[in-house]
Order: sequence, then C-alpha cells, then structure tokens
Amino acid sequence: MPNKPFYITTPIYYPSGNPHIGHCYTTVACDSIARYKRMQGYDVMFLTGTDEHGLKIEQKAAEKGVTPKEYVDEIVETFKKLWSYMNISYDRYIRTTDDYHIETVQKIFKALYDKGYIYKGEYSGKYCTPCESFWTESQLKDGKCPDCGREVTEAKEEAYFFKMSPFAERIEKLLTETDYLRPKTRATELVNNFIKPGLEDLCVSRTTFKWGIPVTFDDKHVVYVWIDALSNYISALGYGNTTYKDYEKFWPADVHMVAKDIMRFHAIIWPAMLMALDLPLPKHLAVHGWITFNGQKMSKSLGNVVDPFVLGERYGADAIRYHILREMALGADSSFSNEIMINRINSDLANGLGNLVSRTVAMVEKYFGGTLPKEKQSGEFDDELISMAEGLRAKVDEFVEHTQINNALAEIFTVISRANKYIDETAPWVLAKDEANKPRLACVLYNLLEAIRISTTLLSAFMPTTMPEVWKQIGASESDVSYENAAKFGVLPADVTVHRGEALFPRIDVDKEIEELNALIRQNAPASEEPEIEAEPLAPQIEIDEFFKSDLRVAKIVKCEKVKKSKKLLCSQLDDGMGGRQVVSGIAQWYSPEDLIGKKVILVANLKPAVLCGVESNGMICCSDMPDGSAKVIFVDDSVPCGSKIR
RNA sequence: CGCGGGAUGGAGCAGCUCGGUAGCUCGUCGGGCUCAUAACCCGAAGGUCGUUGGUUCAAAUCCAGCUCCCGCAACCA
Repeated sequence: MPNKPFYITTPIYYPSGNPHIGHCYTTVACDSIARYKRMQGYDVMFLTGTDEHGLKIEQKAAEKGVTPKEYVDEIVETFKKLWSYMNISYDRYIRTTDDYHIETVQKIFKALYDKGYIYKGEYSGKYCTPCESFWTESQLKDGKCPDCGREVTEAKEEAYFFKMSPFAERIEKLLTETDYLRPKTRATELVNNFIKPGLEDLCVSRTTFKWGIPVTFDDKHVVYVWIDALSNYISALGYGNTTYKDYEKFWPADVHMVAKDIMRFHAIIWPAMLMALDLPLPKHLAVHGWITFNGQKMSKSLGNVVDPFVLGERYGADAIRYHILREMALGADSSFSNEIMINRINSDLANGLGNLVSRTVAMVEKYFGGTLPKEKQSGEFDDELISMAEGLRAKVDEFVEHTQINNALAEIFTVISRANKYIDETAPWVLAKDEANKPRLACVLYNLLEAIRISTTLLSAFMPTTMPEVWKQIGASESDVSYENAAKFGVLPADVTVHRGEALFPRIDVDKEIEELNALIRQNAPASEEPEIEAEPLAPQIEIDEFFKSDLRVAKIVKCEKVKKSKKLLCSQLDDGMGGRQVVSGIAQWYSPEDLIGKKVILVANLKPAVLCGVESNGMICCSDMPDGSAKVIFVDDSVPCGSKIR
C-alpha cells in the first residue's frame, strides 16, 4: 500500500533583497513539519520557492544594470544557500520564471477568461500616470489615486479583472465554519473588512511593466502578481504542465504556511481562484506572526544584526531553529533579541538537553567503562519516567497535527527536565559506591539513555543536524531512533555501549556574546554619520516650463492639530500670504503639532484640493524621504516672507 | 461610535468556554548535590489578575462603563 501523501508549502518569497531571519521563520516551521510527517511514514511533498516577477524586480535590476533574470538568479542562490545552511529539506523549489510554471499560469489565466471570471476592464478615470497604477472604483479616494492622491486620468489603458464576488459566500463559510484558517480568531477580521463590504474585482494584469508572464491572447499584458504567484502551489505539482505529474497525488495541500501580512491573499484570493477553476481547496492555512527585533518590526536596516548566516555560524543551525520554533506561537508576534535567544539556548539546549546527555554518557563510562551490563534491577521513580517517555509521542503527534510546534517542543522538554530530576532522585553516584547496587545503577542509566533516545528521536524533526550526534553518543542505531520505536521503552540493547563526544550545545557567555554581537553591528553599520540611502531612480528629464507648472510658495504654519480617526494625518492652517489655507499632511507619526506651529515651510500651492478622512486639503507641504521610510519637513528661514515664490 | 485582539508577581506567557485556594518559563534569594557544559535538584520572596461599578454566598473568570496598548481597514495632496 502506498504511503499517504502530505503536501506542505511555504510562500514563494520575493527576492528583491537577500533573505533574512523572517524568511527562516516560515521555512523552518514547514521543514520541521515535513520531517515529522516523513518520520511518521507519510509521502511528503515540501515546496518552497521564489516569486520573481514584477515591477520592483525590474527596477532593482535596472539600477544594477543587469537583466531581471540575472538579478534574480543571484539572489535565488543566496536563498538556496541559506536553506542548505539551515538544513531545510525541501523536496521541490519553484521559481516563477521556470518554463513549466509560466505554461501553467498562462493556461489558468486563459481558463478563467474562457469561463468568464476574467474580463477586460475598460474603466474611465482609473489610471494614475505617475504611479503607473490601475485602481478599481472603490479603491479611489474621492475619485483620486489612493497612492499619490493625484487626479486619475480617463485611462485608455486596459486591464483584466478577476471577478471575486461570485465566491463571497463560500469564502465566508470557509473562514467561519471550517478550520481552514489557523488561528481562527482572524476570521472575523477578514470577513468584516473584506467580505462584508463586498469583494472587489481584482486587477490581474498590467501593461505598465514587461517583467512578467505574458497573457497569451493579448500580448500587451503581463499577468499581475496574484495569479502568477498563487498558482505556484499547483503548477509545482504539474497542474497545467507536463513537467511534473504529482497533482493527483498531492492536491489539495495539507498546509499552506504564511506570515500574517499575506494572510489575506491566501485566505480570500487563493480560495476564490480555486473555486473559479473548480479545484479542491487546501485543507489548512496556518498563519504566524512576525519576528520583531528588540520590540521593533524587522526591517532592512536591522537585517545585518540578525543575519541568519552570522547567527548560524555562531550558534549552529539547530540552535537558531530551536529558538525560532520555540518562540513561534500561531498568530502572535515573537520577539527576537540576541539576549532572549542566547538565554534560551543556554537554559534549554545547553543546561537541559546537552547537559543531560553529557552527564548520562559520562556516568556510563565512569561506572561501567562505557558498556552497560545486562543485569538490571528496576526500582523507585522508574515508572513515572517511563510512562512519561512512552506517552510523549502521542502528545507531540497531536501538537504537530495542529501546527503548534512551540507546544510540541515544550512537551519534549518536559521529559528532558524529568530525566534530569530522575538523576537527582536516584543519585547514581551513591549507588556506585556499593558493588551490590550495580544492577540498580545499570537500570537507572539505561532508563536515562532510553528517555534521551525517545526525546531526541522526536526532536530530530526540529533539530535535524545535532540529533544524530546524540545518537552516536548514546549508542543508538538507526533503527532504534525510528518513529515506531519512539513510543516504546526498552529499545536500546541491554548491553548498549556509549561514546563520549563533544558538548552538543556549548554554553554561551551572555554578556560577552552580546558585546561581540553589538560590536559586529557597529562594524556593519554605515561608517559615516550620514545614513546611506539607496538612490531612487532619477525621474525623466523635464523642460523648465514643466517645472513652473508647480507653484511652490513659502508659508507659515499658524495652527496645527491631529486629524481625528487618523494615525498619520496632521491638519495645518497656513499663512500663505494670500489669505490662508488648510493643508493636510501625512506626517503625524514623526511630528506633533507643537513641532510645527510657527515654522515656515514650502507649500505646493496649486495642487487641486482633496478631501482626506473628511478634511479638505489645499496643497502639500514639502518633505524629504528618510531611509527608514519616515519623512522630514523642509523648513524655510524665518526671514522669508509668506507667499514668496520658489524657483 | 469602521472591525478585531490585548492589559495577570522584575520580564515573557498560561488560566477566562463550564465562576470557588493564581500557574508556567526566565530572573532574584536561600538550601542540597557533585555524575555533568559553574550545569542539575529542592525551597523562598515577589501579584489590589488595567480601572470603576454590577450579578453572586463567592469573580482573573460573567455583565456594563472607562483608560491605555496592538493589529486590520482607512490614510501619508
């Protein structure tokens, strides 16, 4: 009888930069589940990959002066290197630039078109030229581009749209009445925000960049991200292509694991696509939180601090894996500070597991020369340890089944703790003093080896690099550490021979280590005071009269207050030397009203008025972008009179 | 009144569905042990369970109001 299939996926990552610890998060979790399922005897397909199309890649490549494909090839290598570093056992790696994927996407696009779910949009006034973006009716803000706020034009541009509304009801049921979404607490949020207001048709093609999969029946268009990226889950199995033939076997997927920022696409758009194609839906969508660093969200500027390569080199892939997995709770964010990680490695891995193996093996060597005698005598305290060890597998099974890896690990370490306590209870060093106690002593040590064998067998899915080293030390053969034997006590040979080895997880000196890491950070930080910024590509040249189309004036902020119901907006009353006006600016995160009152700024005075969060705005205050995404207002010398023209 | 989540000893969390001695990990302090990676084991200190009111014999747990955080949505003219 063939083994039961199990299909698990990570998202395909966007290679617009090198991978960071956040990417490890999802991938390591999937890898652990994949390994566990393989151990259980499932025929596993574990898919990961990269989503390689789109405007951003096209631009990044242009900046570097290479083709998009060349650009992406290089970064993909880094991803693969990281996965090999982290000992990730993916079965297949999909790149959306692979021929077979392109073939599938084109077929799916055509199929949806033929079924009438994709139609060509001919909307008027939905295109923002500066942003090169299409918008649907409800995305527009007061009839203007939601991105830049400028007037959208009567677009001659066209785009294809995917009809979502026919599936709204089924999707709502999927989210609220099944356990598709994990954790389910997010279901209401999705339903309230997206489904109840009415599902918008989705723009699924672009004509404004070339780096994408061409629409077969309309070569002006390339397929936009949704259909391109999400289809990877089935194209990788051979749906719509002949490169692979695993679709029948593995679809529907057992688990799609994603971080919360892309939950929406996997919870709504992906099911809608599958429904439109009349394909079965995946069984579960497991959503996890973000890694935050010292309380801050991960960002590029922090990238080098928690470079997974650096961390892996210092502590080993398994230590990183363990920390990530142990901290991960479905849904919630988890913080990643070096201190937390080092403490965790020390207390759980070095003091708990590593030391348990070390002391046990040492005692077998010291008291029996490395090989236990066959004669044993059971005694007090044995039963509790044995029953805990024997019952462990069932508990871990349960947690893995529900993608609760942190709990699975906690369960395993309960047994490890219990084993350490068992040593104190039985006090082998006391037994060793009397030759008559040798059978009892042998039994105690054997029980410890068994507890270690069972724990590490189950742990090997999560920490695949180090566990074989443990097995070498405790004298376990390959068959001893099978999943089968993980629920049985008494598997190791009665006269097992151990082999003392290196410390598995050396204890880390916290203070020293933190200092070294901080030094590394400083070293990697930009040397100059001036933060380096990635220069934006230069806008096309313009004539001087085009410049004079914008009327820039000096104005003084006389009054300023926060816009209610908005986090980002400040509403200012300006003296523009022309009777005054009101302007709204999205800078509330960086400036409080007191910072601005009385200051003189540069005003774009001839912008068409717009209404933001119900407040009218007549112009724009000039700011410069900062590397971290914030903005700095450009102040003008107080001696310049209000209303002065700038040129 | 856009939607949702949260507030529990120094830190991070569990408990709340189905009211009844407040639990875990780390940290701190004291003790024990010596097989071990100064590790391990035991014990102690430390909490008005955000705030106010209500239901009840009894509320961290149920109900209502309030405050503060966080996420989503909206929004950086």
